[in-house]
Formats: sequence, structure tokens, C-alpha cells
Amino acid sequence: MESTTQQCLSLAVSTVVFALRPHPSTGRTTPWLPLVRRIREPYEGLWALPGGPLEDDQDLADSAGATLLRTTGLAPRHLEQLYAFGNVDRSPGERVVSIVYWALVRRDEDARAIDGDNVEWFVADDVHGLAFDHDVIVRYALDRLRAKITYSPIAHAFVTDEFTLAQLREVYEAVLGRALDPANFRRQILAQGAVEPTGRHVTGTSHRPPALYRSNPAHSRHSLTIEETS
Amino acid sequence: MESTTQQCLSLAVSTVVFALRPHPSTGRTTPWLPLVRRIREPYEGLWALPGGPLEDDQDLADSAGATLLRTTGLAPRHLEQLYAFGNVDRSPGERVVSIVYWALVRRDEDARAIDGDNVEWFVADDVHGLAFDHDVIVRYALDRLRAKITYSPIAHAFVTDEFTLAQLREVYEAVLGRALDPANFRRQILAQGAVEPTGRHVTGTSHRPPALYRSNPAHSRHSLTIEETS
DNA sequence: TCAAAAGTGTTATTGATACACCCATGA
DNA sequence: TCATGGGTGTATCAATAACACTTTTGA
Repeated sequence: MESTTQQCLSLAVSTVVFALRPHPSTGRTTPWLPLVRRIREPYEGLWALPGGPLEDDQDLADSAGATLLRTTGLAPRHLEQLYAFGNVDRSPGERVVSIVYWALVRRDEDARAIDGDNVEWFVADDVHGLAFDHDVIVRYALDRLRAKITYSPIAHAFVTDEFTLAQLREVYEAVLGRALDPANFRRQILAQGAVEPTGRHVTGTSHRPPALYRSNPAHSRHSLTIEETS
Repeated sequence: MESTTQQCLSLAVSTVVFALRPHPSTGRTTPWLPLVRRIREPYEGLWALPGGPLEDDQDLADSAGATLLRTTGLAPRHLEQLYAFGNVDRSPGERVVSIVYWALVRRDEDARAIDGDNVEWFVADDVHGLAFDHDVIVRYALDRLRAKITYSPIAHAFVTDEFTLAQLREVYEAVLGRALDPANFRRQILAQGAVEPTGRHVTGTSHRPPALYRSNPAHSRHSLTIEETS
């Protein structure tokens, strides 16, 4: 029964946007995310996930995509619903239910990203002290990213159209936080059929020129994903 | 930014409730779910998932639990968020965003379940022609149930406190829809440490008395689950 | 010719699967 | 003693991990 009762709560859509950048101290590639400084109560002055109220004429994923555009200037490459947070006490004052998405930004697009006002990027694992329950949300999104990359080809969303297996491996290593054996990685990726060789090679390297691959669209979609027109 | 804008949409919580019962024709145990007949427009007369508007003072999971109580007379054994559905056009007329949960009912509790008015149970795989986008939701919940049972001890939510491995195996077979090798099933279940022997045995069988087990609470919780006070 | 990363080959280990076989009970 | 499902043993095959080794380039 989806009733017609008028309700005294607001519905917001927020997004955890991940991009891979070098860690400022170690230099190793690691997930980063953009946060927005709150300019009003509650939690004025604190950092929070980018988001906003759901518009009447906007699908949930569209709202998340618009947020991504506003904060990073980019269109979503991978956009997926994470979870709906709606505990009564999660926001002081008004009741707010937040539907949270997570998005992945490609390394080449990330390079030409432009931050909006009051937007700053942080190393995802170091984030804490956020407004609302956003610490928990970021933690959950990171866990999900790390779990999903092991059984789904989402890593492709971080690389350019054509890529070397070393670049793809760097994505896995950045997300999982550990080194992977290049030989076994190559075999596993090729065996699952999610990439196919373009026949072209990178030139100008000081070593054997690596082959270029592209992701195989026939294999890239999993049955358990809800299809949404982004 | 979780803004304070007033919105012209309603927020509902619906629940896909699964119980295992014999299939009316084949006799094999299979997932069933309760549906509610709609008594008003839109979709008047059609079957729909049990649910209702989110109350101001109610957490999301509490709302789903109340729905389960109303339709089956039972308290939730396993209750978990499935997905938030909110496309603009999913409900004619008013904009409705539905946060959908799924619940599992134990076989012993299911036996003493009492249906509410206009509530009827159906074989989950045969359900179609529901109101709104509920066909898609049921399909998605079934997919998730079948996927999750392979890597998480949710099967325990279908059996009594003490159970034989044959009973637990019947749950897996009912959900997955195929027979499992009893010998290998035993080893896999015991190896993952999610069950422990009680030391007691079933008596009165016309064959070797099977041992009774209980689920091991230390192992039963996975890191990727959001903790909710049901 | 040397360094460095691409790419191939080989072996050991682990886990899944299939299935033969013994055990304990009631009828 | 027979039928029935509980429970154990074991061989086979596939996936994973570890690592030695060859290839191709620029410097």
C-alpha cells in the first residue's frame, strides 16, 4: 500500500564520489572523494557529502548525477545506489531521509575536473568528523567499493577507453591497498573475458611496449544490478 | 547539503517477505511471499507488496518490521534493506519513493502465522501482474536472496534454533532450486564455522539419528551489513 | 649491455565436485 | 535383514598463488 499521506520529512540524495589520486605522503595511488563545507545549520562549517534535496521532476540517479556535475564538473561514469539512511535521530531538527549513491570518476576526466565553491578533495580513508552520519556512509561506501571490485568489472570505470593491464592493475592495487602479482593478474583478467585487446601498443616506453586493451561491453553488466537511466 | 526544502512527494516503506513452503504442484519447498490486495486507486484490486507510508517517529527498518507484523503476525527474524525505488513515473499521479526491505520468516514461526485482511501468499517465482513496479522488485529480491545465500549465513534465518544439517540443506535447495550433495554440503557448512553442534540428536527416525546444530553467533555477522536496530 | 616492465611457463596448494562406502536406527 | 538417510573417505578437476624465466624496448 503506497498511501497518499502528506509527510513532514525531507528526502535528500547524496553521493560518495571516488577518484584515484596519489597519496600526499606515500605517493601511492589511493581513493579520494570531494566534500562540501556546510554553510548553514545544522553542522555549519563541517564537511559533508555533496548532495541536495530531491526535485519533484528528477529521478533518484539523475539527482545524484547532477550533484556530481555541480561538485566536480563531470558526468557520471559509474553511478550506483549505495543505501538509504533514514534513522529518526540522524539529523537534528527536521527528519531527513538520505538516499546515497556512489560514483567513480575516470583518471583522465578527473584531471580536467573543476571544483565548485566550498568543495575540497580528501583521502577517503582519512576522512572523519563529517556532518550527520556521513562518516559511517563513507566507510560503508569504501567497504562496498573494495568488495565489489573483486567480483565485478567496476575497475574499468576508473581507466580511459584504452588502457594497459598495468594501468588496470594499478586501479585494483589502489582500491585494495596491496600489490598484485602482474602475471596472475593478467591471466585472471583475460580469463574472465571483460577486456579485449585493441591490437595497438604504447610506444616510447623504456621497456617492452605494453598492449592496449578496451573493456568488453558484452561482459560488463551484471544481472544483479538495477538498470537506471543515469 | 541536506536542505530544508518542503517536498511534494511521499515516502513509503514496503517489504518482500519470504517464507519457505511446499510448491502446490511439485511439492518441493520453494520461496513464498505475502501480497496485499489494493483497495483504492491507483491499481485498485491488484496485488501489491505489503507496506505503507513512513511515519515521522519511525526508523526505516521499524516501518518494515511493523508491516511484517501487520501482514503475517510475526516479528522479523532477518530484515535487510533491498533498494530504494524512486523513478518519477513509477506511480501514476503522486510521486512516491519506496524504500524496500526484504525479510525472512522461520519455518516454525511461519506455521503459526496469521494473515491479515486482504492478504494472500503466493509462490514467489510465479508472481506477476503486480501493482506499480512491484514485479521488478520481487524479481530483484529473489535474485538477491539467491546470490546472498551463497556467501552469507542467511539460511539460518529460515530454520529453528536447533536444526539438522538436512534441514539447513533443504533451505539451500529450496532457495537455489537444485539438489545439493549432502556430503559436500556438510563439509562446506562445517568448514565455514557458522554452525556448531549442540551435542544432542533427533530420536525416533527410521534411520541413523541426525545430530542437532545451532548457528554460531560469533560468525553470523558480516562486515558489509549496515547495523540497524530492527 | 643493462635496467625495467611486459609477458609466458611451471609447480604447489587449495577448494569444489563426484561418488563409493560405512553407520545407526525402525520396521 | 532391509530400507533409509546420516555421516566419512577419497580421487579428480579447476582455480589460485608463488615465482623462475624469456622478451622487448630506451638509455
